[in-house]
Amino acid sequence: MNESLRIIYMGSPDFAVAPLYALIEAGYKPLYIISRPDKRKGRGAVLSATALKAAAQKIGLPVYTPQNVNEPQFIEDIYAIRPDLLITVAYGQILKRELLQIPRLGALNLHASLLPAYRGAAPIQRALMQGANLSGVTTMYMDEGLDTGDIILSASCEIDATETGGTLHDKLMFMGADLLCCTVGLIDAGLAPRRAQDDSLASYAHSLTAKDEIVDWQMSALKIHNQIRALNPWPKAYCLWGDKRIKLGRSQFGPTRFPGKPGEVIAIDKQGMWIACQEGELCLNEVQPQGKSLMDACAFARGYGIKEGSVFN
RNA sequence: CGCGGGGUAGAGCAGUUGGCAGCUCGUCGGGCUCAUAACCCGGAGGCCGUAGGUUCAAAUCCUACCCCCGCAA
Repeated sequence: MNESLRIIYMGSPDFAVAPLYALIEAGYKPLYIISRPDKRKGRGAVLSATALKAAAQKIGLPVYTPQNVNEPQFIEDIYAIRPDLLITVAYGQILKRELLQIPRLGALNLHASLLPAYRGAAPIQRALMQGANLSGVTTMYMDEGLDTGDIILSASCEIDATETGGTLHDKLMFMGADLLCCTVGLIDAGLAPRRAQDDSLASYAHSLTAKDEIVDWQMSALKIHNQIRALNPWPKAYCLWGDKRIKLGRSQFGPTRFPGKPGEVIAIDKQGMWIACQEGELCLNEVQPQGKSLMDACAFARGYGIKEGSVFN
């Protein structure tokens, strides 16, 4: 409706791209995009832009990539734009109060969880790792805390047993895109609700660390399965075969049928390799040895001479 | 010029003192069986990533290039 809303959109990864497109389609085209600076990434350490920056440049939107958005100079620049609305979607830096107070209609954030649960950096993966069966997206007015602001709207979705970090990411990204459009529409119309978060129900989804990727066979098969699917397709959980890192793709789990020490291969069939865990059995369907592409676990077993009785460290 | 692994049959791998291209699985045909993803017999399937070089002879040695992937950031 009102196409004259002056919007600044901030974000960085993939997750921020679909909501941007949706906003534009809904008639809320941002004036400026702000994203994190280019970083050296990947093989050969090539300098590369964030997904949002790349997408924005493609459609001709001006992009700024300040090292630190909270620099006084940058805050002045934002102020000069006189934005009505400031929107962040996985931007990756906490905004200071002075910045949040600039936009006339407020500063909002789209978050990939049902707040106040899973505040923080890795809500999607943490929810899956913990075996949650409900997730969702939330829009909120930002305050100085980490995802602690007043909630505007939220939408939930169920998580089934086959959900992975990748599928949930995509699902929430599109749900988030819709939710963000609704939210902006309501704000534009002056009808946006506002509800404080109940801090007693809050939980935090800390960023993933290298430690989160290592599989510990001393855990239950269910826990390991949740870890594997949460980190699939990225960064992927892994275990060690000798001194080689084996990334784990798809997996399934079941009750104990054969006895075995944790980490021991107890059966190999068409589905893959069944491995004994502290509790239950985990079946690896797809694995990726370091330096190789993703392959069926039975192919891996065949080519690497893995038999029943072989043990993963 | 960040570090490193790899490209051999449909899949996964072996194969460097250069000398007929192999294994497991799959696939196709046949057999056994009440039956089977089991077992037995037989077959098909390869430009050994590409181009050039050395050699009587190259998957193997030399040079350049293409492609895939792991780490680190």
